[in-house]
Amino acid sequence: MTPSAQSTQPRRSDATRAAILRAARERFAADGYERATIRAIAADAQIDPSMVMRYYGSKEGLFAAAAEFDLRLPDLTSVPPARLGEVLVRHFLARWEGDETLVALLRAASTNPGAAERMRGIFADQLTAAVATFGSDPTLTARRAGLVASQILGLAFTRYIVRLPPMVDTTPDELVAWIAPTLQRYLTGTPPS
Amino acid sequence: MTPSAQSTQPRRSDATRAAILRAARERFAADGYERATIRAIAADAQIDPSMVMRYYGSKEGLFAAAAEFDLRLPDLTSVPPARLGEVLVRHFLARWEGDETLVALLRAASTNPGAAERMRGIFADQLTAAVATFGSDPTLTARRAGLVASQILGLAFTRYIVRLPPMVDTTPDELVAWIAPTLQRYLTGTPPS
DNA sequence: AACCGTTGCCAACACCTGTTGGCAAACATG
DNA sequence: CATGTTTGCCAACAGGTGTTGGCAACGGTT
Repeated sequence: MTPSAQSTQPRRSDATRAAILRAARERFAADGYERATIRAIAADAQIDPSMVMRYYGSKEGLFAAAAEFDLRLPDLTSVPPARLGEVLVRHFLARWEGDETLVALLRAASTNPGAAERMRGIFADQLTAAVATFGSDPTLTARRAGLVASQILGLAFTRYIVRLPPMVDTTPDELVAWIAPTLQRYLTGTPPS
Repeated sequence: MTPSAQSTQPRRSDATRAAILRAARERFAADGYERATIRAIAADAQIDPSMVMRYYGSKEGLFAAAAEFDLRLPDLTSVPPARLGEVLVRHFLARWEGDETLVALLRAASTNPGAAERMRGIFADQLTAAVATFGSDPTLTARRAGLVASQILGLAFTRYIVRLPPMVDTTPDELVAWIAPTLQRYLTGTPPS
């Protein structure tokens, strides 16, 4: 190991690591877990397949590194309660349009148990935590978060994966206008009897 | 070919064909398109893998036969307009709980272009047609159908694929109570400005 | 200079994939 | 009985998969 600083010293291979990660995200997003081969990812990164193994241990390890995802949810307590739905839809759409990590995770979660587990963790932890900032009943909170996840993931699934024409052609603003009231009710609506 | 009736004569291999189809649906639903191997399907059906090829031509042909799916949507004109959402959610939940074909299609659509195309067709044709029975503007009709599909597929995705705990634990009746108003608004609500 | 850890590539392993052709038994028909 | 078709299995092919070990070139340190 380098004698001076241990962690702050940038390694020469960091560029390679980053190139692999970028290619991996692209391939996982485009093809899903099983069809995205290590050889193809390595070719995209212009590197030997064995390097992927050395730096990430295995295909699962590579995916784990490539599919790290933070929803980056804003602090919901500083949002006017009546606009929660609108803020959330807009945030998610913006968060996804420029980052293919979520698409990769979504595609992989359909067939790869580990990816599904990770997706469960993301929405159970991050989204439930954000929803829990208001409301006290944990069961109801979890249910609200689940319902929000169902509409949000359904939006992503139909727009980015299946590419249903009406969901692809509609502008983000129009989608927000339609879907915001749904999330608003899931978040703050009174539970049905 | 048999000299007598051409199509009505039941062939001796029909049982085998059906066994293959049943095993294929199970495997495709459980593992997705790429991880469901012909060898595994044949083993489940207790026959030789080559038989699958003879009867269905290829893996894609087998999937095409196994993933034939009819939403069986009821005639929406005979439903009280105010209860459209409730009827639809209840119908979809009931339609899926006992038939794994939709789950197979859902899993496969994430990674297989052909499956995605089929899913597009199902929701574009069957659902849009049902929605089109009321309302005349074709663009608006398509958009309403797309929005309904996004919530419906999001429900299926979170409940049957990712298995988000709150979406799995909630009873169908409670899900209907929460989600019906959403579909109701997507179907009959006035479009946002 | 000599030394040693790092970075990279090549070749290969063991395994699994969809798919094919041939051959034997079962069956139906003349 | 003889004939042709159907049903089934076995063995194999050609290609792709994740993964591994060894070996050459580079880089900084002493």
